[in-house]
Amino acid sequence: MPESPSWITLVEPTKLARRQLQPGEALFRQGDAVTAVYVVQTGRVRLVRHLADGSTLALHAARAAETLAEAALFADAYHCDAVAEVPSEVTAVPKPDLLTALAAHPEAALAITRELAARLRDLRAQLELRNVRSAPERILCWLRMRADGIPPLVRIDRPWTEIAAEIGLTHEAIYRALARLEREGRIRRGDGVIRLCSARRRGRSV
Amino acid sequence: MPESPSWITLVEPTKLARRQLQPGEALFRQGDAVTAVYVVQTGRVRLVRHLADGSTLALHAARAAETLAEAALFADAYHCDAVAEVPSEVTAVPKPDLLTALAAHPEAALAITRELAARLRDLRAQLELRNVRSAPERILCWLRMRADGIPPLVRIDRPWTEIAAEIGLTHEAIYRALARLEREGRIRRGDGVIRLCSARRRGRSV
DNA sequence: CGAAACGTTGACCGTTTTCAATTACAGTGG
DNA sequence: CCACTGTAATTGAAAACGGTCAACGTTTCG
Repeated sequence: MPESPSWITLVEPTKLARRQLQPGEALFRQGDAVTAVYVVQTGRVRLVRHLADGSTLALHAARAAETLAEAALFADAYHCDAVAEVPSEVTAVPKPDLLTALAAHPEAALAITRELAARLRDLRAQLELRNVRSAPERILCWLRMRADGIPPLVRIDRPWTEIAAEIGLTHEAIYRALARLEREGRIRRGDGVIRLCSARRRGRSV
Repeated sequence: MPESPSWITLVEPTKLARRQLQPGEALFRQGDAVTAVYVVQTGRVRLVRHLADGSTLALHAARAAETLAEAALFADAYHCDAVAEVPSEVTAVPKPDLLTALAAHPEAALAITRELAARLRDLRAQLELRNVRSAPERILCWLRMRADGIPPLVRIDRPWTEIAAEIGLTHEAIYRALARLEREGRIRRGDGVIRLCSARRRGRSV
């Protein structure tokens, strides 16, 4: 689903900095002055907020191709920690450079608006998906959302384990639901591809 | 949580159009040419996509103070239906006017970027919240996220029924979880206010 | 080749959903 | 002013469902 954000190109390539993170290593800490926003290239970075009572609150887990802390662009200090969960690589986009680029080029600002609006739309759909209680139904919705062609096919290009986390189910639940959907003839599983079977003609044929 | 978007002011007030919607009435249909983006003033508007096989897919339910179809700003046609679920009122922001305003005023584009980034952050937090399986824990996280002051208080200014939907639980589950949290001394309920009790000193005192 | 991650399935248990019923209340119209 | 009606708040009981734990075959990759 996530595509690498195009607006990195708004900033001179020489200004972009790559950074490697070990598991547990922090990209920035709550309270740090904002120096940049980031794009995760590989791995996974967790955003965690520390509360007054000492407890923590998970805010997000940014995966490859996702942007990180865009809202920090308009703040002086980060409002949460960013910590790598696994070995990760991120691109740092310096805040001042990005801001001047946006101010200087109206079309650049439009590009970033477009990008954010698209992400917002996708995220809302993902949230709506969580409102589907039944595991099989939720998976079916997820599949239909990204089905393409006739018959409707979905290319599965990453481990179900990962998809499970995105959908909000354990991987066991996913496998069971998939098995059931296939048993009921609602989907058909092929190597790395799922075929959706139309709701019509789905009796207990041979 | 949602605050009315400030960027409406970017467009001349005379260009803004109010529109009343009856339950079931459509604001726009999938395939319609994009004429405007919207802000929901009151009520609730559902976004639904129609798929090739005739089925539908829920994409979002925009509530008061939420924006609607911002992504359509960069498309020729709407990609889903927008239908009022309850009597609703929306403000239509004409696409061309908004686009010219954004192109003309760099600071306007920045303002909208800021707004979208903030929404994105909130939405990601909301999604992350759904990863908390336990009803009491999820509610507790939700409360901690919006707690304020010492001791931490949360003002409840809308029916739990509504909050339940946002959190992703049935209202019954919410009430039971609240009762349990209070019984365990983790929260304290007062009229329209919840007080969070610190994790420390929480034995079975009198 | 061996370790690690992925895929798959079974059984059991705990929680949440469902369905149902009851109380409290605010607003409405007679 | 008071029945009357609809929404919100609660609580109970039973059923369904997904989580968790466990075990195992398979694939991947250094």
